[in-house]
Amino acid sequence: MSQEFAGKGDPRKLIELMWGKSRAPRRGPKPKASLEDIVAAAISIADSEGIEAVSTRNVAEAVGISPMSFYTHVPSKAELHDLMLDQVTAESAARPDDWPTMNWRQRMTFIAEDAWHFYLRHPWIVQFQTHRPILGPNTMASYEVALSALEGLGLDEIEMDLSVTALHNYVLGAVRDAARAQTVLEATGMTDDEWWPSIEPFLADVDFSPYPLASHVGRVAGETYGLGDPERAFRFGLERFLDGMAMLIERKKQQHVT
Amino acid sequence: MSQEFAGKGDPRKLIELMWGKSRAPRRGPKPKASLEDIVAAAISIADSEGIEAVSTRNVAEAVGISPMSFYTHVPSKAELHDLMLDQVTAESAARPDDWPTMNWRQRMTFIAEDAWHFYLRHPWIVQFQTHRPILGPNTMASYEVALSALEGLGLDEIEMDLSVTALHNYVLGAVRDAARAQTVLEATGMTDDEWWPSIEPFLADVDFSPYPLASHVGRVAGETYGLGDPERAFRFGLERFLDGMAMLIERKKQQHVT
DNA sequence: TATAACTATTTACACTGTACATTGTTTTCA
DNA sequence: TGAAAACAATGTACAGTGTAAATAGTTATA
Repeated sequence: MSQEFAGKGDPRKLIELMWGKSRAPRRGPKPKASLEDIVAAAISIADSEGIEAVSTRNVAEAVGISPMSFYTHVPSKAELHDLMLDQVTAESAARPDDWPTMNWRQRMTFIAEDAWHFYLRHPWIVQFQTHRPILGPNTMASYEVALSALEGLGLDEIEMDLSVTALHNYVLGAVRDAARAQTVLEATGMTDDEWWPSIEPFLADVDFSPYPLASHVGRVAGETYGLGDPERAFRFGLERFLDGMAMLIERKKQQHVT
Repeated sequence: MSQEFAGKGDPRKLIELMWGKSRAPRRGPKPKASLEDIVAAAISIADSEGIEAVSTRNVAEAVGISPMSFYTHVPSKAELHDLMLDQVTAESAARPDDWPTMNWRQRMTFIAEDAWHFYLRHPWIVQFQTHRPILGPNTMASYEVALSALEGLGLDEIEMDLSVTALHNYVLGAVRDAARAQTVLEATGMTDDEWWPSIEPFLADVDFSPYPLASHVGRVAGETYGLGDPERAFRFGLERFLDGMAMLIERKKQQHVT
């Protein structure tokens, strides 16, 4: 079922693996597979078959080693997860070409949308827990890009960190339902809306009078976008958040003037 | 690792279970355990030992039936998860006493904080995926409460639905890191900040020059709240979102006047 | 050349979800 | 009253999981 963050893997070992220290061994046979191979194979399996298919045996087989040889390269499965996360984050570690011409709102919108699509490309990320903050090079680079969206606006360091974190948290929460719907669609070939009519009759004789607002709003929303439109909800909340950010930035600018 | 949303369990069966139809069987022996017992036992195990301890065997043992008897009551483990989710949501299905005296911002703040604490009480919720939207009675009641925070402000049904969804999504994303830190603390007795010094030396000779902003901001933030302060980040983002909501509500009011 | 250092493998164990076949219990109807 | 239907509970079994432990094989260094 789920995630082990137990006190097992030495966090220092993970740091070493992520930053590529502890390499170039002097003796012993040539490794049949590299760490990069293993992490890449795990990501590939997760993308195509889902995170539950990422077993130590499957990963080992994918890179052509025996099941237990996996542990020669990675301390445990928990560390594999962290390595997968940092590795895949490389996709969000670069600024787009027109970055210099964008204002802060365009930049934050870009970052949010980029993260949105990133999570939909790798929906398994949404569903696993790490044991410690990931301090890998790609995670760092991605944080750098996000911070640079807010440079020179008069925000202090704390406000910049909190803004970037809050934006990222929001996307993570909002993408969850989209990722779920997408994964289920891929697995079953059935969208949420296709499934709805088959259970509607069962709800027909439920008494909804205790939920007057919910049934009214739910009905109108249902006529507009069926069981839900995760992307629309995402964009709506993003605009509210950015409006709030604009207020903060404006306030800080006025403080700076006086 | 994670969740099965496969096309297995008949969704109609789940609806029946959640709304308490399909009860009062005419014949056969008295069940040794009720559905309520089973779901309650599963929630209790998840709360105290984590979601990974919620195995069909453990749940069966907790209610005093043999492993396979579990399947007499619940079609599969996926349905158990959905039932757990709706059941536990009963905690957020009531308005506080002073609700009538609160304005919309106080109400939304209450809902966000209530959800925040709810997730920290049941951190396992954050880490599992459902296969379909949960349409249970308690989920419905909780949605009703959230909507009633925005009644009579001039928002249309769609805006109300999107606002409630966005707020909920935000809390879900923001609580993730707090839940992780809490779970790791319980499992290992070590906070994120206690762990940090032990790996700091390993990062000492990493070249951080590619991340100038990140290392500067990270250093100031680190001096202020160590490796991170999830609750502070949550409150910061919440205020920004609510500021944005205030702008929307104000705009709608002015539209209504003209 | 011997040894240390390293990779890879085999075997094993306790655990998971659940398919399938069977037994036991209670109610209903002929 | 007895047979049948409906349901609950169980035992056995299988393919999968993470990983501990012991062992064998390979290479660079002393």
